[in-house]
Amino acid sequence: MSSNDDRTTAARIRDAAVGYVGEHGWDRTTSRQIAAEAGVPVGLVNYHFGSKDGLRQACDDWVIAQLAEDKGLILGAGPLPRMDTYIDDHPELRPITEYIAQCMRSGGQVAEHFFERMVELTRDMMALAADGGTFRRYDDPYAAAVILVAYGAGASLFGDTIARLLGGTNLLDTDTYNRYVRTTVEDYTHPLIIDERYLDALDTQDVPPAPAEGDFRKENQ
Amino acid sequence: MSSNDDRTTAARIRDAAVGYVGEHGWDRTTSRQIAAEAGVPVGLVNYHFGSKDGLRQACDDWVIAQLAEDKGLILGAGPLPRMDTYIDDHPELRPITEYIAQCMRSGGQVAEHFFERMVELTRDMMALAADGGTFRRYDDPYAAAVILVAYGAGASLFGDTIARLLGGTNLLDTDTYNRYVRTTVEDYTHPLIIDERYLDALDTQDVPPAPAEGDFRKENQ
DNA sequence: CAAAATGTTGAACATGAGTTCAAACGACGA
DNA sequence: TCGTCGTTTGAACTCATGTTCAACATTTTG
Repeated sequence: MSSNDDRTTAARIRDAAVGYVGEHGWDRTTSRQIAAEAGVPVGLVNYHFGSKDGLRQACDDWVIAQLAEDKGLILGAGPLPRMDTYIDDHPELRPITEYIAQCMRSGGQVAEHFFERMVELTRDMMALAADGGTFRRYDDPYAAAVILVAYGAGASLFGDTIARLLGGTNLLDTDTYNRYVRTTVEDYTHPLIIDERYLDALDTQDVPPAPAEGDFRKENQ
Repeated sequence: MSSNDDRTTAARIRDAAVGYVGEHGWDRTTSRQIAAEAGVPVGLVNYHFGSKDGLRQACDDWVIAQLAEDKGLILGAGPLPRMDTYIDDHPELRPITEYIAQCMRSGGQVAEHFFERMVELTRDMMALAADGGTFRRYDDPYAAAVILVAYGAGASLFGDTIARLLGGTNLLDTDTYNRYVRTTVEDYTHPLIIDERYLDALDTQDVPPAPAEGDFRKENQ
């Protein structure tokens, strides 16, 4: 065991797994890579966790426990890249956020759990902001929070692609970031749909065509 | 070889791969599973495509070619579940849309290509809708399209989770779907942020806190 | 201190997956 | 009919991976 490390061997293996999986995802991670990362022989992984699945379960449980413990973490792992400033102040949390990001891609209980926590938090914050007169109050606040979280997850998962199309290499580069935030805030401040009849139609009759991203039928021109 | 199938063997292997990968993803797909799906022995896969990577490249190229060929496909594979009606009318396209969905999770050139095409189409449709007076005209239409596509991708990737949190099992169930569409249209018709100072601040000084999903600092209460 | 329990090591094993290959098959032209 | 070339077949090979295990080391317990 290395000198300055008061973690137990099992904890070091778990941390190594979270870190490596955060970079490559579970499907591309082998027991030997995790063992090497932790500086232990392969056999120890199964001694402490029974199997690779056991290790995954332990990692999932631990990450979920961290989510419950540290309220800031769920913000730091959240969709808006600006939240990385929180992670910058708490670098020890970065592996967890990356692990969560991997889970959001491949699904599973961590993804579900994180999504749900994110929805709760978003709903509460929207309610607060509505109390303060900054946010609008939705007819269905919970559904609004769910959709907002899904949108944010999309922005987060495709952060690199967004940055590239916006002319940068990293969404946190100043120019790229400003362009992104400017449009995002504009998006949430001024309505995309200026023809109220779409919403009215939903309240009166059954589902009409809903104009939204990537699809629009010019019926009312 | 089965009787009524005028596809070449290579085409049948490719189609089998697209179909199987669409269900399970490349990481969880083996050459033997693809061969079994296509009803051919394993050796034929590498005879026709050189390697598993070669097959993947062929699948990617083919899917991208389909995207260029069939304009409706990019709508059918798009984020809004309502678009599945298009796929219902063209069931032969469903495997492609599911293949694309898998690629959106794991990244790669198909994901990038699809995202870009989606942005182009969204930008054009937003321009059309703006001409028709239905959509607002953005200061930065391209960035708006990029962000809208990312949002839509999030809604698409987390469709099952959204449905579950909205009380259903499938986003296309009438009740769940109505709740989803109602909130989505409301989202795009009425602004979330009703305090214009956030947007104003962006236009005058450097980046202020941007209130959005999952994060809000009560500064202006 | 002795013994037992716990932790650690590295090699060996079994399985599964990608790949290779020699032989068989079938269509087509000489 | 024969030979050739492009396919097809199924087995064998190689390597990586998850797992097991017997031996060794360390810590805890009586």
